[in-house]
Amino acid sequence: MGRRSDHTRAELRELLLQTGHQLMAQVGYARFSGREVAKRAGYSVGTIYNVFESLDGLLAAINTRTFVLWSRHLQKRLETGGEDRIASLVEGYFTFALDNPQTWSAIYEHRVPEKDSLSEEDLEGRGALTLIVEQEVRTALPEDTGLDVARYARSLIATVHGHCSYVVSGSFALLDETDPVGSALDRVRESLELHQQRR
Amino acid sequence: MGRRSDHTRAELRELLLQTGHQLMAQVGYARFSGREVAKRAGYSVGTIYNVFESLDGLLAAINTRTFVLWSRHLQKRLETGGEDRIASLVEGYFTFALDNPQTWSAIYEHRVPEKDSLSEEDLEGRGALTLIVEQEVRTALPEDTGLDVARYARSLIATVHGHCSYVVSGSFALLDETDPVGSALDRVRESLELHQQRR
DNA sequence: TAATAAAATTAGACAGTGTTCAGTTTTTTT
DNA sequence: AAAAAAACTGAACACTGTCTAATTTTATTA
Repeated sequence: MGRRSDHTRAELRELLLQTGHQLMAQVGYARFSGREVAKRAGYSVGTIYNVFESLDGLLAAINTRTFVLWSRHLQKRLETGGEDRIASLVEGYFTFALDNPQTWSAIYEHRVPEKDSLSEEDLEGRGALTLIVEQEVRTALPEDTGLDVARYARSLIATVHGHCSYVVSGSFALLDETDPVGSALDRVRESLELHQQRR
Repeated sequence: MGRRSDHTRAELRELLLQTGHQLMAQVGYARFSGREVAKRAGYSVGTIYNVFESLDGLLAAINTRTFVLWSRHLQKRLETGGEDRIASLVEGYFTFALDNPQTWSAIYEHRVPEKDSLSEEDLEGRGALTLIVEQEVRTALPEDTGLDVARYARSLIATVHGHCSYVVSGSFALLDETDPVGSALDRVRESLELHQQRR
């Protein structure tokens, strides 16, 4: 078979991305296969290399999609959650990871070969989550704080991330942790309270 | 070739483990290959399956070895470091990860299939690090603290781990973080100070 | 000590994988 | 209508993990 016109370039990209994301959710990063994605999409392997530059490109796009879904999840939690918006964020961080362990883990299992190989689109999609947190942290702090809020927000994200990754990977559960979300929230609160008082 | 007697069972196990750990340090988890380990050790692939039950078994043993080296590194930092033993731990956590990015990352990239598939030996080697931290945290706190120190120590480990994993994976550097060790230490200190005052 | 059982080791088969590329078909441009 | 460009396939290549039959050596038994 030669050239086809079943889908436009954009449609084909979306088809492969959607199929790939679905496969990732089903089998996880370790058993993910580009050939399988192509087969399910009804195309040949080479098409992936045509649409995305490499398999890493497809993987990066899949993970960016996960990031976007994650950001939306946080936004929704903020909207429907209670007054404690910081708690909404921390809980939202965990619930998304626990509800989507395969796609969430894939974000951190896929090591991008070169640092600057992420497209501008990928970077933007991934940065959204940080921005959401930064906004809420800024609101939670006094206006005249001398803190680099962006940097501080990232540190709080890292704090929560550490707790979350232990849970999803199972090494925290191995030690019978009962309430990792609570622990993470405790650490975040302790820090925030200190910085709310200092002025 | 049939049965050989070049090495005892223990020697062979050590040989494969050493060779495997070396390969992991060189090429990282993604390009690690059991066949390559066997070749370098001068044995055939099947031998791995004979000595270790599966490739996962070898990988688990390799990662346990990394854990042990990591614990020793922390111990040394505690002995040669200054008075601030908490700072020694945090810095030691980072320096080991940054000096051994491949083997350190492999710990978290290798997902063990079944939760309870780690041998007793593996579990013990991996638990040492937690115990070291727990001991120091206990010393840093007042004696009559109502805290579950073991659990609290794990939470602080998770806090540092979050910062560290972002740095090693590169997603933190992507955002131009200048001093992740400092940030991690700040979060730990904030929490500890609070729990030192409360009584 | 001789015969038998058990253990260790290898080579090869199997079904996968990512990546590349010549060849074919369709669309676009000239 | 002819030429150029783009899209798509299928097969080849060199790998991978896992398993098994066959072979050789060691250990056990008679």
